[in-house]
Amino acid sequence: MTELLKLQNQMCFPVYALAREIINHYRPMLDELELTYPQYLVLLVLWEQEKQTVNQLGEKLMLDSGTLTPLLKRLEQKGIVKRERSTADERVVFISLTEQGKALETKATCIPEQLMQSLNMSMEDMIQLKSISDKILKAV
Amino acid sequence: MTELLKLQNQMCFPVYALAREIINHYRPMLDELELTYPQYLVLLVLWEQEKQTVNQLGEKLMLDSGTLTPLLKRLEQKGIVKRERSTADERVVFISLTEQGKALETKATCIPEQLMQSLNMSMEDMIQLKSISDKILKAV
DNA sequence: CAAAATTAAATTGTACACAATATAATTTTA
DNA sequence: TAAAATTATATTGTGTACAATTTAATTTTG
Repeated sequence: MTELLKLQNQMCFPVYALAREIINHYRPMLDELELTYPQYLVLLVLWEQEKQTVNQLGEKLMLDSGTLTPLLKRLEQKGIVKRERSTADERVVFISLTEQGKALETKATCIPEQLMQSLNMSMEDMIQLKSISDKILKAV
Repeated sequence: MTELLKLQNQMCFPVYALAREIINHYRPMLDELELTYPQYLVLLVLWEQEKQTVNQLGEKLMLDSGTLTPLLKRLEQKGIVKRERSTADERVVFISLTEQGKALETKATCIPEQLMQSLNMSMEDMIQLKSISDKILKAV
């Protein structure tokens, strides 16, 4: 058996499994807002800048229109975002927050702290995980 | 705007994005074997021990039967694994490698090395990423 | 300027993930 | 030992991901 093919020697597996595990920890908190984790990410980006194109959202979240279009339509259905085509360039669709979408931010403020408690990770580990994955993400 | 709700302050996002990015780097190599990344993970586990229950696979990969059952049926369709109910306990389904499934291991031997080249990461970063995510995964 | 190339979103199709539930078999317990 | 609880897998339904293609609009180029 080739040593490099053993599960415990895989580099991607713990990253993949950890991402899913953290998302599972988010679930009870996001359930209360009736949001999925990717929907929450879209809102994080919109709370920073309330009107953006699908393309801008996609670049920040590294997601394409095949993922975002249906996700954004679901957020629109819920009355959280508005979708409107640019008049200047009709290929472009602007996504903006509704009042309801803006109001959700208040309900979400406690989530980061709640998540840290739920994960029960040390601050050092948290910082190390974030900095190494940020660094690698930037490089690849 | 609450500082903790900014995308660049999220701890999970880079992990989630990096996992997807690494899987995208695997894609061209796995395409040649006509495997998806989760299917490849199942084979890694089976190459270590060629006959296991669905439950054992699920524990090692942190996946439930809702994910594994259809995935394993697809691998069975391709002639890579065999599925058979235990006679001792008819609730249990054993998954084992076919000759074709065993033969795939040879074709996969170069993948770990190819992936590292594709990612072009330093060995230190790779080791740091793996050790911190292994550590956190164990703890949560 | 008109044809060709590019761009932005949407659509289609396949394959995960996972919650919730169902089914059937085995263990536990009263 | 029969009913209750547990266990293993399967099924159903929703929501991503992403490749490939389509559509429509804009830019570039001959």
